[in-house]
Amino acid sequence: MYRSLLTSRLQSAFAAAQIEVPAGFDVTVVLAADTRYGDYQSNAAMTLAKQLKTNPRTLAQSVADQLQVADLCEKISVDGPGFLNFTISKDALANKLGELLTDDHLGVPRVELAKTIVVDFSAPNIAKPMHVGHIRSTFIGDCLARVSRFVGHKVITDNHIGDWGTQFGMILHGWKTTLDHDALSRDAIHELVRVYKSINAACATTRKDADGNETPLPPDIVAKAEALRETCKDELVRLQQGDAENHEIWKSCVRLTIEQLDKVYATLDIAFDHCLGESFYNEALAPLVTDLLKRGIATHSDGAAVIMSDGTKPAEDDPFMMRHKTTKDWVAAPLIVQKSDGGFLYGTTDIATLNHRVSEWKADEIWYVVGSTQSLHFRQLFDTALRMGHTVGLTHVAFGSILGEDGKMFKTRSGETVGLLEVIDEGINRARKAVEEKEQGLSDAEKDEVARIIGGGSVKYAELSQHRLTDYKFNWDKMLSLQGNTAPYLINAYVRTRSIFRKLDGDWNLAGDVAITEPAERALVMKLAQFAETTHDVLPDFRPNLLAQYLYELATTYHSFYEACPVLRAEGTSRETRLALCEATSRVLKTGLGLLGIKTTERM
RNA sequence: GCACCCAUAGCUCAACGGAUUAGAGCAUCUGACUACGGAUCAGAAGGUUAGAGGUUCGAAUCCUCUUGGGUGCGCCA
Repeated sequence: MYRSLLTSRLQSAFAAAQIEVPAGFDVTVVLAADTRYGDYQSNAAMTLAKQLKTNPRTLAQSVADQLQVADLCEKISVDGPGFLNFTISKDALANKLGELLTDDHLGVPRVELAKTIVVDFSAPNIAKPMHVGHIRSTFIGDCLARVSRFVGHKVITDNHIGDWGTQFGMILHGWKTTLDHDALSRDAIHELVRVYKSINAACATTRKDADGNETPLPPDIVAKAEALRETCKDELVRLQQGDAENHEIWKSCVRLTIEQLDKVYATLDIAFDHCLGESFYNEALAPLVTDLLKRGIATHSDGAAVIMSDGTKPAEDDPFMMRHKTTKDWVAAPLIVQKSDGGFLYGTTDIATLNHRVSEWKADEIWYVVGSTQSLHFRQLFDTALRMGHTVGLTHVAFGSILGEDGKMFKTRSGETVGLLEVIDEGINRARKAVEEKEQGLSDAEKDEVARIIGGGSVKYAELSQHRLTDYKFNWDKMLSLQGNTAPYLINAYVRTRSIFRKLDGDWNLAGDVAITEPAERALVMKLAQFAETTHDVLPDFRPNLLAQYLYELATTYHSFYEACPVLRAEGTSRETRLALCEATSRVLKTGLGLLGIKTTERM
């Protein structure tokens, strides 16, 4: 990978020029911002000159004089205030092209220190609608897992399903009173959601109007609702105490939901190594709280067991402290691990889960791909882990909310949210229509397969091409668009590469002579060469959109090359070179899209 | 009230402290249809990067303040 090669050469040149680089100062080479000056650039001389109080141009020149890059660059220059610019040579580019054709890993280096990384993502709740918000966690988490695995980490994916908790009081009662068994066998998730929603609505004591203002309902309805709540609570208590009937119902709910989820994940080409839901940790919760209390990490407060500030951090940085609303005094913001009625909460489960991942899986890192609304919870969880003596690296890979057309949050309670399944289905339907219009002589089964790839890919790409932290408004047309910067555009580039080889008569020598001459050819190799760098750029800040953007640029570069440089009509070395470029593009696109979790098709 | 996140073209989004023009897509307008697959390409137009200060040779990016929005803040997950 040019960037790291040039960086190490530059570091050597600094040493050879006897320029002392202060500790903590990074001499790096990056992709050129403006290709008129070169392919790569370094700003090290300018930044360092500031620290050393010397002339940046002179400094840059003395380093340039020591640079040993004849095998990579045809030109290095010092420009402007002290930029070092590198232009990759045609021979080096030809070598790179050869590497892309022979190396299964496409020149992407493996990490030096492979870690065991647990990626926690998706995490749907039983009987609660899997709304569009789950798209973000599912796709971002899956992509990060794929990229980490590709660069050599040991990755363990775990779907921490919400299969335990207070919602089961309502579900159990609903199962016994309003369940439609036919509907359940047709679409279990949908029916369980319906049951949950109807009971939940009947439990309401207030009504929300369009502005979000709550008004109390009439007393007779409130009385009924409160009685119903008691009933549901009783059902929950009986479940937690091991009542045989309720336990059976619960098991059915979990089984039916997971069976259906498996199909969804299969459609989306997403797989988990583990699916340990909250219920898996039930037995561990009571001993955990006892232990936390014994060690003084948790304390009793108002009848509950809570974790509070240990006073080791300044109040502003302490996740267990906040300002009081009116008095402005610093007051405790505890993490509750046991309710005053003895019940446990998701914070308790999360600690138990963390323990399990460290002790059983030997996790070096755990990544939680969860919405940014949970950021305080994770700060508290991570701080607790630290106090417990864990050294595992913990990251909350947060993402923004998906908003309604009105710019406000989708609310699960108030009902009509767009379901994840609907989005996927609609995406596949739209893709199917587009496939029909093309008439490429595909069979119905092939059209279905292509529609799944294009439709599913479009939804994934719409999500992954965005910065994870920004909120965005949900929009059917945008999510499912087939034009512009979308999955079909990228897949079409791939289809064009394959089409070339279908038309190719006779054998093609993979190791034939290549020579880069045309600007469009050069631009394409340069872009291909950057795959390695981009892949490694994804992980430090958990940014799949960098890879998505790269692949879009690669597709654009390929389409331009395709228009400018005839492949099959070319002759001799030119033809060999262009075929090699097509094959290399094909490989990088397929692999890169694969890292985003998007499949490719040879025809569409 | 306090904390965290956000504000870039009409709309939806990019941009690694760098180079007289801050990039894409959509929408709008011009071209390329004997096309190695047009789900394509070439081009035009569109911006005081919310506002004001500061650090720097250099700021959309870092710091401070202001404004506007989002989220969270004791027994839901």
